[in-house]
Amino acid sequence: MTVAKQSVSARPLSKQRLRLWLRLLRAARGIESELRERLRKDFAITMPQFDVMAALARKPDGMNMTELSRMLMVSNGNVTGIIDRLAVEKLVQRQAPATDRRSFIVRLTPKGASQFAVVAKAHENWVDELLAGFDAAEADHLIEMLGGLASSGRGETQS
Amino acid sequence: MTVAKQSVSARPLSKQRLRLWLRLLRAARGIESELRERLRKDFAITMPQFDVMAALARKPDGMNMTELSRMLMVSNGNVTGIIDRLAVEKLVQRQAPATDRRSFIVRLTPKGASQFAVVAKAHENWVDELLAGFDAAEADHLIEMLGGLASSGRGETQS
DNA sequence: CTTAAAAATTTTATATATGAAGTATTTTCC
DNA sequence: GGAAAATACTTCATATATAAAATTTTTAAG
Repeated sequence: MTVAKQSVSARPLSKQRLRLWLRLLRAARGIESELRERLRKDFAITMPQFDVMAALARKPDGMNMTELSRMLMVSNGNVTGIIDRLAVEKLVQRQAPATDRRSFIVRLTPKGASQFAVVAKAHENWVDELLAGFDAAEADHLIEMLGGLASSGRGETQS
Repeated sequence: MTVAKQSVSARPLSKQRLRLWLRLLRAARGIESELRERLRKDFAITMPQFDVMAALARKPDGMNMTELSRMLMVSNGNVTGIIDRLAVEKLVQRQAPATDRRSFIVRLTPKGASQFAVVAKAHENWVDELLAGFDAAEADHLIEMLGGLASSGRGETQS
Protein backbone atom coordinates (compact mmCIF):
# COMPACT_ATOMS: atom_id res chain seq x y z
CA MET A 1 0.00 0.00 0.00
CA THR A 2 2.99 2.31 -0.30
CA VAL A 3 2.48 5.15 -2.73
CA ALA A 4 4.97 5.10 -5.55
CA LYS A 5 7.49 7.90 -5.74
CA GLN A 6 5.64 10.87 -7.12
CA SER A 7 6.50 14.27 -5.81
CA VAL A 8 5.00 17.65 -6.56
CA SER A 9 3.52 17.53 -10.05
CA ALA A 10 4.82 14.04 -10.75
CA ARG A 11 1.55 12.19 -10.79
CA PRO A 12 0.22 13.36 -14.15
CA LEU A 13 3.40 12.55 -16.04
CA SER A 14 1.66 9.86 -18.07
CA LYS A 15 -1.15 12.29 -18.80
CA GLN A 16 1.37 14.88 -19.86
CA ARG A 17 3.02 12.41 -22.20
CA LEU A 18 -0.37 11.55 -23.60
CA ARG A 19 -0.97 15.23 -24.26
CA LEU A 20 2.40 15.41 -25.95
CA TRP A 21 1.56 12.47 -28.16
CA LEU A 22 -1.76 13.99 -29.17
CA ARG A 23 -0.02 17.27 -29.99
CA LEU A 24 2.65 15.52 -31.99
CA LEU A 25 0.08 13.53 -33.92
CA ARG A 26 -2.11 16.54 -34.57
CA ALA A 27 0.82 18.63 -35.75
CA ALA A 28 2.06 15.94 -38.09
CA ARG A 29 -1.38 15.26 -39.52
CA GLY A 30 -2.12 18.91 -40.04
CA ILE A 31 1.04 19.59 -41.95
CA GLU A 32 0.76 16.32 -43.82
CA SER A 33 -2.75 17.01 -45.01
CA GLU A 34 -1.80 20.51 -46.12
CA LEU A 35 1.17 19.18 -48.07
CA ARG A 36 -0.89 16.37 -49.56
CA GLU A 37 -3.51 18.79 -50.79
CA ARG A 38 -0.93 21.03 -52.43
CA LEU A 39 0.82 18.09 -54.08
CA ARG A 40 -2.48 16.96 -55.50
CA LYS A 41 -3.65 20.36 -56.70
CA ASP A 42 -0.38 21.65 -58.07
CA PHE A 43 1.24 18.48 -59.34
CA ALA A 44 -1.43 15.77 -59.44
CA ILE A 45 0.72 13.51 -57.32
CA THR A 46 0.04 11.79 -54.00
CA MET A 47 2.30 12.04 -50.97
CA PRO A 48 3.23 8.35 -50.95
CA GLN A 49 4.24 8.70 -54.57
CA PHE A 50 6.27 11.77 -53.71
CA ASP A 51 7.90 9.92 -50.82
CA VAL A 52 8.89 7.06 -53.08
CA MET A 53 10.34 9.42 -55.66
CA ALA A 54 12.25 11.25 -52.93
CA ALA A 55 13.75 7.99 -51.74
CA LEU A 56 14.71 7.01 -55.27
CA ALA A 57 16.17 10.44 -55.98
CA ARG A 58 18.71 9.79 -53.23
CA LYS A 59 19.89 6.61 -54.91
CA PRO A 60 20.76 7.12 -58.59
CA ASP A 61 21.62 3.44 -58.82
CA GLY A 62 18.16 2.45 -57.69
CA MET A 63 16.89 0.18 -54.95
CA ASN A 64 14.91 -2.98 -54.74
CA MET A 65 11.40 -3.15 -53.34
CA THR A 66 12.45 -4.38 -49.92
CA GLU A 67 14.95 -1.58 -49.43
CA LEU A 68 12.30 0.90 -50.47
CA SER A 69 9.72 -0.47 -48.08
CA ARG A 70 12.20 -0.40 -45.22
CA MET A 71 13.36 3.13 -45.92
CA LEU A 72 9.79 4.37 -46.10
CA MET A 73 8.65 2.29 -43.14
CA VAL A 74 5.68 0.87 -45.03
CA SER A 75 4.70 -2.65 -45.87
CA ASN A 76 6.02 -4.62 -48.77
CA GLY A 77 2.72 -4.95 -50.56
CA ASN A 78 2.08 -1.26 -50.23
CA VAL A 79 5.16 -0.36 -52.23
CA THR A 80 4.09 -2.66 -55.04
CA GLY A 81 0.98 -0.61 -55.70
CA ILE A 82 2.70 2.75 -55.51
CA ILE A 83 5.45 1.66 -57.88
CA ASP A 84 2.86 0.18 -60.23
CA ARG A 85 1.11 3.53 -60.51
CA LEU A 86 4.34 5.50 -60.88
CA ALA A 87 5.42 3.07 -63.58
CA VAL A 88 2.22 3.67 -65.54
CA GLU A 89 3.13 7.36 -65.57
CA LYS A 90 6.64 6.45 -66.73
CA LEU A 91 8.12 8.16 -63.67
CA VAL A 92 9.94 5.04 -62.45
CA GLN A 93 11.05 1.81 -64.06
CA ARG A 94 11.73 -1.70 -62.88
CA GLN A 95 14.96 -3.29 -64.00
CA ALA A 96 15.87 -6.94 -63.68
CA PRO A 97 19.35 -7.47 -62.23
CA ALA A 98 20.88 -10.51 -63.95
CA THR A 99 22.14 -11.79 -60.61
CA ASP A 100 18.86 -12.31 -58.77
CA ARG A 101 15.68 -13.01 -60.62
CA ARG A 102 13.52 -12.58 -57.53
CA SER A 103 14.08 -8.87 -57.21
CA PHE A 104 13.94 -5.70 -59.23
CA ILE A 105 15.96 -2.57 -59.22
CA VAL A 106 13.62 0.37 -59.23
CA ARG A 107 14.82 3.77 -60.29
CA LEU A 108 13.54 7.10 -61.49
CA THR A 109 13.27 7.58 -65.23
CA PRO A 110 14.78 10.77 -66.64
CA LYS A 111 11.23 12.10 -66.82
CA GLY A 112 10.70 11.10 -63.19
CA ALA A 113 13.94 12.69 -62.05
CA SER A 114 13.32 16.00 -63.75
CA GLN A 115 9.73 16.14 -62.57
CA PHE A 116 10.78 15.29 -59.03
CA ALA A 117 13.28 18.13 -58.96
CA VAL A 118 10.49 20.61 -59.63
CA VAL A 119 8.10 19.12 -57.09
CA ALA A 120 10.81 18.81 -54.44
CA LYS A 121 11.63 22.48 -54.72
CA ALA A 122 8.01 23.47 -54.23
CA HIS A 123 7.73 21.00 -51.38
CA GLU A 124 10.71 22.51 -49.61
CA ASN A 125 9.22 25.96 -49.94
CA TRP A 126 5.89 24.79 -48.53
CA VAL A 127 7.55 23.21 -45.54
CA ASP A 128 9.57 26.36 -45.04
CA GLU A 129 6.34 28.31 -45.02
CA LEU A 130 4.42 25.93 -42.76
CA LEU A 131 7.27 25.78 -40.24
CA ALA A 132 8.01 29.48 -40.44
CA GLY A 133 7.32 29.71 -36.72
CA PHE A 134 10.62 27.99 -35.98
CA ASP A 135 13.95 29.77 -36.23
CA ALA A 136 17.20 27.88 -36.70
CA ALA A 137 17.83 27.39 -33.00
CA GLU A 138 14.34 26.13 -32.28
CA ALA A 139 14.44 23.82 -35.28
CA ASP A 140 17.75 22.36 -34.12
CA HIS A 141 16.40 21.91 -30.66
CA LEU A 142 13.25 20.17 -31.82
CA ILE A 143 15.14 17.96 -34.24
CA GLU A 144 17.31 16.75 -31.42
CA MET A 145 14.43 16.16 -29.04
CA LEU A 146 12.56 14.16 -31.63
CA GLY A 147 15.63 12.22 -32.62
CA GLY A 148 15.27 9.54 -30.00
CA LEU A 149 11.74 8.65 -30.96
CA ALA A 150 11.87 8.04 -34.68
CA SER A 151 13.13 4.50 -34.91
CA SER A 152 10.89 2.24 -32.88
CA GLY A 153 12.72 -0.84 -34.00
CA ARG A 154 15.16 -0.91 -36.85
CA GLY A 155 16.33 2.54 -37.74
CA GLU A 156 17.35 3.87 -41.12
CA THR A 157 20.01 6.44 -40.46
CA GLN A 158 19.63 8.56 -43.54
CA SER A 159 21.95 11.54 -43.46
CA MET B 1 19.58 41.58 -57.30
CA THR B 2 20.10 42.26 -53.62
CA VAL B 3 20.75 39.17 -51.55
CA ALA B 4 18.07 38.59 -48.96
CA LYS B 5 19.00 38.93 -45.33
CA GLN B 6 20.81 35.75 -44.38
CA SER B 7 23.65 35.93 -41.92
CA VAL B 8 26.00 33.29 -40.64
CA SER B 9 24.26 29.93 -40.94
CA ALA B 10 21.05 31.46 -42.20
CA ARG B 11 21.10 30.05 -45.68
CA PRO B 12 20.08 26.49 -44.90
CA LEU B 13 17.13 27.49 -42.74
CA SER B 14 14.68 25.99 -45.21
CA LYS B 15 16.75 22.81 -45.29
CA GLN B 16 16.75 22.73 -41.52
CA ARG B 17 13.00 23.10 -41.43
CA LEU B 18 12.73 20.31 -43.96
CA ARG B 19 14.82 18.11 -41.70
CA LEU B 20 12.57 19.04 -38.82
CA TRP B 21 9.50 18.10 -40.80
CA LEU B 22 11.00 14.74 -41.76
CA ARG B 23 11.89 14.06 -38.14
CA LEU B 24 8.45 15.04 -36.96
CA LEU B 25 6.79 12.85 -39.55
CA ARG B 26 9.05 9.91 -38.84
CA ALA B 27 8.50 10.18 -35.09
CA ALA B 28 4.74 10.38 -35.45
CA ARG B 29 4.59 7.49 -37.88
CA GLY B 30 6.85 5.30 -35.77
CA ILE B 31 4.80 5.77 -32.63
CA GLU B 32 1.55 5.53 -34.55
CA SER B 33 2.46 2.23 -36.14
CA GLU B 34 3.57 0.79 -32.82
CA LEU B 35 0.31 1.84 -31.18
CA ARG B 36 -1.74 0.56 -34.10
CA GLU B 37 -0.10 -2.82 -33.91
CA ARG B 38 -0.74 -3.12 -30.18
CA LEU B 39 -4.36 -2.04 -30.55
CA ARG B 40 -4.84 -4.69 -33.20
CA LYS B 41 -3.09 -7.50 -31.35
CA ASP B 42 -4.40 -6.83 -27.85
CA PHE B 43 -7.86 -5.48 -28.58
CA ALA B 44 -8.67 -6.26 -32.21
CA ILE B 45 -9.45 -2.62 -32.87
CA THR B 46 -8.02 -0.14 -35.38
CA MET B 47 -6.61 3.24 -34.49
CA PRO B 48 -9.27 5.21 -36.38
CA GLN B 49 -11.89 3.25 -34.48
CA PHE B 50 -10.11 4.02 -31.22
CA ASP B 51 -9.90 7.70 -32.16
CA VAL B 52 -13.62 7.84 -32.82
CA MET B 53 -14.41 6.16 -29.54
CA ALA B 54 -12.09 8.54 -27.71
CA ALA B 55 -13.89 11.50 -29.24
CA LEU B 56 -17.28 10.08 -28.31
CA ALA B 57 -16.12 9.26 -24.78
CA ARG B 58 -15.61 12.97 -24.25
CA LYS B 59 -19.21 13.73 -25.18
CA PRO B 60 -21.71 11.61 -23.26
CA ASP B 61 -24.53 13.35 -25.13
CA GLY B 62 -23.09 12.28 -28.46
CA MET B 63 -22.20 14.18 -31.62
CA ASN B 64 -23.34 14.20 -35.20
CA MET B 65 -21.20 12.98 -38.09
CA THR B 66 -20.01 16.43 -39.12
CA GLU B 67 -18.83 17.33 -35.63
CA LEU B 68 -17.00 14.02 -35.45
CA SER B 69 -15.28 14.50 -38.77
CA ARG B 70 -14.18 17.99 -37.79
CA MET B 71 -12.88 16.96 -34.39
CA LEU B 72 -10.90 14.11 -35.92
CA MET B 73 -9.77 16.16 -38.90
CA VAL B 74 -10.86 13.52 -41.38
CA SER B 75 -13.29 13.62 -44.25
CA ASN B 76 -16.99 13.22 -43.93
CA GLY B 77 -17.24 10.03 -45.92
CA ASN B 78 -14.45 8.48 -43.92
CA VAL B 79 -16.38 8.74 -40.67
CA THR B 80 -19.34 6.99 -42.23
CA GLY B 81 -17.36 3.81 -42.75
CA ILE B 82 -15.74 3.81 -39.33
CA ILE B 83 -19.05 4.35 -37.56
CA ASP B 84 -20.64 1.64 -39.72
CA ARG B 85 -18.08 -0.88 -38.54
CA LEU B 86 -18.26 0.19 -34.90
CA ALA B 87 -22.05 -0.05 -35.09
CA VAL B 88 -21.82 -3.63 -36.33
CA GLU B 89 -19.84 -4.42 -33.18
CA LYS B 90 -22.49 -2.66 -31.09
CA LEU B 91 -19.86 -0.25 -29.75
CA VAL B 92 -21.67 2.87 -30.97
CA GLN B 93 -25.22 3.67 -31.98
CA ARG B 94 -26.89 6.18 -34.26
CA GLN B 95 -29.87 8.05 -32.85
CA ALA B 96 -32.30 10.17 -34.83
CA PRO B 97 -32.93 13.58 -33.25
CA ALA B 98 -36.58 14.45 -33.87
CA THR B 99 -35.62 17.98 -34.84
CA ASP B 100 -33.49 17.33 -37.91
CA ARG B 101 -33.95 14.24 -40.00
CA ARG B 102 -30.79 14.88 -41.98
CA SER B 103 -28.42 14.11 -39.15
CA PHE B 104 -27.77 11.52 -36.49
CA ILE B 105 -26.52 11.68 -32.97
CA VAL B 106 -23.79 9.11 -32.55
CA ARG B 107 -22.81 7.91 -29.11
CA LEU B 108 -21.04 5.07 -27.37
CA THR B 109 -23.18 2.17 -26.23
CA PRO B 110 -22.67 1.01 -22.62
CA LYS B 111 -20.66 -1.84 -24.07
CA GLY B 112 -18.62 0.64 -26.11
CA ALA B 113 -18.02 2.90 -23.12
CA SER B 114 -16.84 0.13 -20.83
CA GLN B 115 -14.66 -1.41 -23.51
CA PHE B 116 -13.15 1.98 -24.32
CA ALA B 117 -12.21 2.54 -20.69
CA VAL B 118 -10.09 -0.59 -20.73
CA VAL B 119 -8.43 0.17 -24.06
CA ALA B 120 -7.79 3.80 -23.13
CA LYS B 121 -5.94 2.78 -19.99
CA ALA B 122 -3.68 0.44 -21.92
CA HIS B 123 -3.20 3.11 -24.56
CA GLU B 124 -2.10 5.65 -21.97
CA ASN B 125 0.40 3.19 -20.55
CA TRP B 126 1.81 2.46 -23.99
CA VAL B 127 2.28 6.13 -24.73
CA ASP B 128 3.88 6.60 -21.35
CA GLU B 129 6.31 3.82 -22.24
CA LEU B 130 7.02 5.01 -25.77
CA LEU B 131 7.63 8.59 -24.61
CA ALA B 132 9.56 7.54 -21.52
CA GLY B 133 12.51 9.54 -22.83
CA PHE B 134 10.74 12.78 -21.94
CA ASP B 135 10.47 14.06 -18.40
CA ALA B 136 7.79 16.51 -17.34
CA ALA B 137 9.77 19.60 -18.25
CA GLU B 138 10.72 18.35 -21.68
CA ALA B 139 7.19 17.22 -22.37
CA ASP B 140 5.84 20.64 -21.40
CA HIS B 141 8.41 22.31 -23.57
CA LEU B 142 7.67 20.16 -26.59
CA ILE B 143 3.93 20.53 -26.16
CA GLU B 144 4.29 24.28 -26.26
CA MET B 145 6.60 24.28 -29.26
CA LEU B 146 4.24 22.07 -31.21
CA GLY B 147 1.22 24.05 -30.17
CA GLY B 148 1.43 26.62 -32.91
CA LEU B 149 1.50 24.07 -35.71
CA ALA B 150 -1.49 21.86 -35.08
CA SER B 151 -4.32 23.86 -36.54
CA SER B 152 -3.48 24.67 -40.13
CA GLY B 153 -6.81 26.33 -40.74
CA ARG B 154 -9.73 25.96 -38.37
CA GLY B 155 -8.60 24.73 -35.01
CA GLU B 156 -10.46 22.56 -32.57
CA THR B 157 -9.34 23.65 -29.16
CA GLN B 158 -9.99 20.52 -27.18
CA SER B 159 -8.89 20.89 -23.56
C1' DC C 1 -46.17 28.57 -50.54
C1' DT C 2 -42.66 27.38 -53.97
C1' DT C 3 -38.20 27.54 -55.76
C1' DA C 4 -33.36 28.06 -54.76
C1' DA C 5 -29.70 27.55 -51.68
C1' DA C 6 -27.68 25.36 -47.83
C1' DA C 7 -26.68 21.53 -44.80
C1' DA C 8 -25.85 16.57 -43.33
C1' DT C 9 -24.90 12.15 -44.89
C1' DT C 10 -23.96 8.51 -47.92
C1' DT C 11 -22.11 6.67 -52.14
C1' DT C 12 -18.58 6.16 -55.62
C1' DA C 13 -14.04 5.99 -57.62
C1' DT C 14 -9.39 5.82 -56.56
C1' DA C 15 -5.22 5.37 -53.72
C1' DT C 16 -3.13 4.03 -49.56
C1' DA C 17 -2.04 0.74 -45.89
C1' DT C 18 -1.58 -3.68 -43.35
C1' DG C 19 -1.06 -8.64 -42.48
C1' DA C 20 -1.31 -12.99 -44.30
C1' DA C 21 -1.08 -16.16 -47.95
C1' DG C 22 0.93 -17.44 -52.28
C1' DT C 23 4.70 -17.77 -55.95
C1' DA C 24 9.21 -17.90 -57.61
C1' DT C 25 14.11 -18.05 -56.75
C1' DT C 26 18.28 -18.54 -53.84
C1' DT C 27 20.80 -20.25 -50.06
C1' DT C 28 21.89 -23.52 -46.60
C1' DC C 29 23.00 -27.67 -44.93
C1' DC C 30 23.61 -32.41 -44.73
C1' DG D 1 22.79 -32.09 -55.32
C1' DG D 2 18.51 -32.02 -53.22
C1' DA D 3 15.25 -30.97 -49.52
C1' DA D 4 14.37 -27.20 -46.23
C1' DA D 5 14.79 -22.54 -44.94
C1' DA D 6 15.19 -17.98 -46.27
C1' DT D 7 14.34 -14.06 -49.67
C1' DA D 8 11.86 -11.02 -52.73
C1' DC D 9 7.72 -9.94 -54.54
C1' DT D 10 2.84 -10.01 -55.59
C1' DT D 11 -1.88 -10.99 -54.50
C1' DC D 12 -5.81 -10.94 -51.45
C1' DA D 13 -9.03 -9.41 -47.97
C1' DT D 14 -10.05 -5.66 -45.22
C1' DA D 15 -9.96 -0.94 -43.43
C1' DT D 16 -8.72 3.69 -44.01
C1' DA D 17 -8.64 8.08 -46.56
C1' DT D 18 -9.96 11.75 -49.91
C1' DA D 19 -12.66 14.37 -53.30
C1' DA D 20 -16.58 14.64 -55.86
C1' DA D 21 -21.25 13.37 -56.90
C1' DA D 22 -25.73 12.10 -55.30
C1' DT D 23 -29.59 12.05 -51.85
C1' DT D 24 -32.48 13.81 -48.44
C1' DT D 25 -34.09 17.37 -45.61
C1' DT D 26 -34.11 22.25 -43.96
C1' DT D 27 -33.87 26.96 -44.52
C1' DA D 28 -34.25 31.26 -47.11
C1' DA D 29 -36.17 34.34 -50.42
C1' DG D 30 -39.62 36.47 -52.75
